[in-house]
Order: sequence, then C-alpha cells, then structure tokens
Amino acid sequence: MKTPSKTLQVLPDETPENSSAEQLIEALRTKGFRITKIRQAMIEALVAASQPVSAPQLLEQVSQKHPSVNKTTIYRELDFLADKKILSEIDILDGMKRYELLHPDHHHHHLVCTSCKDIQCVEVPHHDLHALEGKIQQTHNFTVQSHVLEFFGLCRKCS
Amino acid sequence: MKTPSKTLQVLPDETPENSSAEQLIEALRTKGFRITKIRQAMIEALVAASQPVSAPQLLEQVSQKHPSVNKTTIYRELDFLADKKILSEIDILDGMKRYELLHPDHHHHHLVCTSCKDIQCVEVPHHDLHALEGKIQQTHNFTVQSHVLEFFGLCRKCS
DNA sequence: TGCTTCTTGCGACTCATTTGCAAAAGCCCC
DNA sequence: GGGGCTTTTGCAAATGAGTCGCAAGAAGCA
Repeated sequence: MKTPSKTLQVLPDETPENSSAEQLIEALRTKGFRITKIRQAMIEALVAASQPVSAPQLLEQVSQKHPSVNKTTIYRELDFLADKKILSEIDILDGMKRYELLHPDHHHHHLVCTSCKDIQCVEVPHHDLHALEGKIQQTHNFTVQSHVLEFFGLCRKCS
Repeated sequence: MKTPSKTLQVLPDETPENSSAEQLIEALRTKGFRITKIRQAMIEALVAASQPVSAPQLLEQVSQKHPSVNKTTIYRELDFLADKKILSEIDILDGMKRYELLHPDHHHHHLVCTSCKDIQCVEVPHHDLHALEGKIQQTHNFTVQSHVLEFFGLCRKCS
C-alpha cells in the first residue's frame, strides 16, 4: 500500500513487493508461457531492483542463485519480457541498455547523474508532451509513436 | 504566443554550403589547430550530410577520398570536433552515436522514423523544457545540465 | 630545411549483444 | 508418473562499435 503523490515524485519506494513478482508470473502462466527458474529469478530480480538494470548486472544477480545461467539467456529473456510489455528499455547513454518494470498506467522519465550514474525517476505532466506531439504530427507529417526524454546532470550527493 | 510556423519547423534546407566547411576550417586554423587532409575531408562530409551520421558511415565516406583512413582516426576526430563544439552527438537508440553540425544558436530535437531510419529535425519551444527543468531542480535536488528528447514514429513515406 | 608537436595508422583489445545448434526442461495429455 | 511436443537454455563462436599504446608520418613555424 503506497500513497502516490501525483506530480513530480521519486518513484516507488524500494519495497520489493513479492506479490508483484508473483502477479507477473501468474499473468504469464495464464497466457500460456512457461515459467522456468530463470524466468522467475529474472522477474524477481527486476521487481527487487531499485533502479533500471543492465543485462550484465542482471546476469550477475541471477548468477547468484543459478550459477550456470548464460548471458545469452539473460538477453533473450529480457527481449521476451520487453516484448510482453513487462519491461521497458531505457538508454542512459553509457553504452548499454537498461531495463525496468513497465507500469502501464504510469509513464515516466529519468534523472541521470552524470557523476555517480544514479538514476531517479520523474513524472512529467503529460499534456505538455502530448500537445507537442500533436503539433509535430500536423506540421511534419510524422506519426509519433513514442518518445525518449531523459535529463542528465548532478544528483544531490554529487552537486 | 508565437506563430507556430516559427516554433515547430523543419530545419535548415540542406543546401550543402561549401562555404560552411571552409568557414569551419578557417576558424579552426585561426585557433591554431592543424588542418589535415582527414580533418578537412571529415568536415566536408559532415557539412554535406543531410542527416546525422555515424562513425562507420563517416569512415566509409572519407575512405572514398582517402582509402587508408583508419577507423581510430575517425573516432578521434569526431571526439575532437565535438570537443570544439563543432559537432553534437545524438542517440537514435540503434546502438551507435551519430553526429551532426552544431548550430550554437539553434538547439533542436529529432523525429526518427522507426521504419526507414530517416531523421528529421524539429525545434521545440524551449521555455516549456526550461520550466520543467526548473521544477525538477527544485523538487528533486537535481541540477539538470542537459536533456535528450527524441521522437520515434513513422515518417510521411512510411506511414 | 629542421624541429617540435599534433595526427595518423596499425594491431590488438574490450565489451555488449547476437547467432546457430543441440541438449534440457516445461507443460499438456494420457 | 511417463511420453511427446515445444519452448528455453547453455555453449562456443562471431559481430560490431568503440578504445588503447605506440611508433611513424604530417603541419606549422622558425
């Protein structure tokens, strides 16, 4: 139970709600996908993560419980979960993709500290961007499907 | 309120002004940097480019006039030119950086076609983003230094 | 022309991510 | 609980962008 204050807010407290992982797993099972140990471990790791994680990070994480996981599996599973709209990819401009749980009702952006690489989440009032996308649609004959908006700078500790 | 035609506008016509390359080269020479054949060829290629280009693309381009260029040189030169504020880096989320001439007075964003990879430029009214950055600064104790804002979707031809 | 300093080519390397294939594991049905 | 079909997985090798150290090669200046 959390009380989301609506506007510009640091995202979910890191309570690694086990239920969340279980819900996701159940949803997958219901849709007919196999629940393997690795898939389960990955979802748990992602639910527990307090920040977007990279494939190498996840590999290390999952390796602790399943020492024989292969990196290929990690990449394939990330693709799978992203395809199923469970994860979203984010790009921090440091040469590798990161992944975080996708909250369907809750689109947000990130504040990336260029010094310590810490990543915070921010909600951005969406009507602004929507208005902008509408304008672009008209002016440029371009059908906007998605956008990337990330902020780079110094976090409290580093500034 | 400004006229929409001003705020959201397709960027400079792609007339590859030769003078532009020469001006840049002269500016560099004046500041005491050496004008080598490769540096010159790279600037010309970048001025002639109608879209942001990647290092591999540039390597191929420059190779036509200078068959022995090495990719290391390309990367080093791109760093050099970016450092001198002649180029800016942009990220299209396809695994490599792209570069385009930096117009100091003219910050813009991009419309990336997810189908044909075509890249258009758009100007986005900047006060919106500035206001947002100010808010973030206060709410999150985060000093925003830069941002990335790119739109993905389908261009006229592909939609 | 000679000198100093900046650039370049080369080769080897790192590291994220991908691919093909055969073996292993899930899941459904009997 | 075992078969059988299909999805996942591990492995090994490859791809491809970007980097590094170093010695040889050019620019610019006197």
